[in-house]
Amino acid sequence: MVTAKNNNLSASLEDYLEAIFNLADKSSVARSKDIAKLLGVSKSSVTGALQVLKEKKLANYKPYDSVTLTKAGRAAATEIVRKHNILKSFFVNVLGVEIDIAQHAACKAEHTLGPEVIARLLSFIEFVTKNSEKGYDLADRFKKFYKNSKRIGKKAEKTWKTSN
Amino acid sequence: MVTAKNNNLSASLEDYLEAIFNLADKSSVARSKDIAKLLGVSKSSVTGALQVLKEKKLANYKPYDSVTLTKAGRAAATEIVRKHNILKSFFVNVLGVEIDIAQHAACKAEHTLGPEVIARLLSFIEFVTKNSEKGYDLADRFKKFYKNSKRIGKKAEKTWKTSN
DNA sequence: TTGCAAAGTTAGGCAAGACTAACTATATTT
DNA sequence: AAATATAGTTAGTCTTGCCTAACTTTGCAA
Repeated sequence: MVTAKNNNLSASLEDYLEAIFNLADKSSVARSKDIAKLLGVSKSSVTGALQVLKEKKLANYKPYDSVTLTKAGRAAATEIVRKHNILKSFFVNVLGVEIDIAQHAACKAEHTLGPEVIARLLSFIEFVTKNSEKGYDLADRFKKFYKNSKRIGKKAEKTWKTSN
Repeated sequence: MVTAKNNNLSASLEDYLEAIFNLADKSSVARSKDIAKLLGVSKSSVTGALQVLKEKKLANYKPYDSVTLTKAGRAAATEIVRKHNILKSFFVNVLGVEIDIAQHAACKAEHTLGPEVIARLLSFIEFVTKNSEKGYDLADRFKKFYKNSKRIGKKAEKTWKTSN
């Protein structure tokens, strides 16, 4: 290997990429200000990130101009968004987590899970969906189980006389 | 609130805490060298982390002495390990991920998932286990489903004439 | 068309977390 | 007990990622 191609994006850069992708999707352009707002970050941080993304050939960035993704950037972003959605779907549709919490958790965790886990998670969601179509609604059954176990948990709390 | 108690540990510090906890569990003492090896980090990085953990009252650290955790440190570590194990268990026992990969993924993801997701994941594992006892082995069924979908995936690849 | 507000950039700084190299303390061996 | 090997620390540096404050550019309104 001569020019060690560095495909590894930091979690932070992945967030920027995803933000640009989503904004461009909605409003056809991604403005610096909106990226900053979406990520809860200062304008100057965005500028910095854009410069790095440009260096990595992932974004077409020119000062004072609106940003687009390169082909490579779009490919990377697509994969990030895909992971994000798989996780969110699992959290919401299988575990029954509240959507905002799921959104946030998915965004945090998407960086850390490798392809093996993601692939199986995706397959697992399919599996649950298929079973549901066949009349065995796993998600629903689990939701009932969860609620029930919470109820029992509360009962137990009373009995335990929690010692903290 | 007067003395804003800062319970928030960085991912990195959580890793150190977990490492110390596990080492102390196995060999009753946690030596700096072993922590370094376990986390793939230099000795001086360990020293630095130990100083921070001492400041945060999580570790009993004296230069040139072996480390133990304070009560608070042990409490924090226990919670980290708990999360780690829940995740690993889900990856291995439900998704059927290979154990080394699961171990690694769990360690990476444990920092990012909040209590809601963790609680539900734990419950979900219980649910799967209970159902398995009742004769509906979800994990096993999913494993078959996953293998099958991989097989179909391969078939499809041939047909698609992948255009990359 | 000038002139101001909003958007974007640059400069400079800070904190976390890691590294290497050089030093010090402890342990082991003879 | 002295020599040496191993473990641990300190000092100094680097990178990443964020910030604020001050500046520049752009675009819109009077």
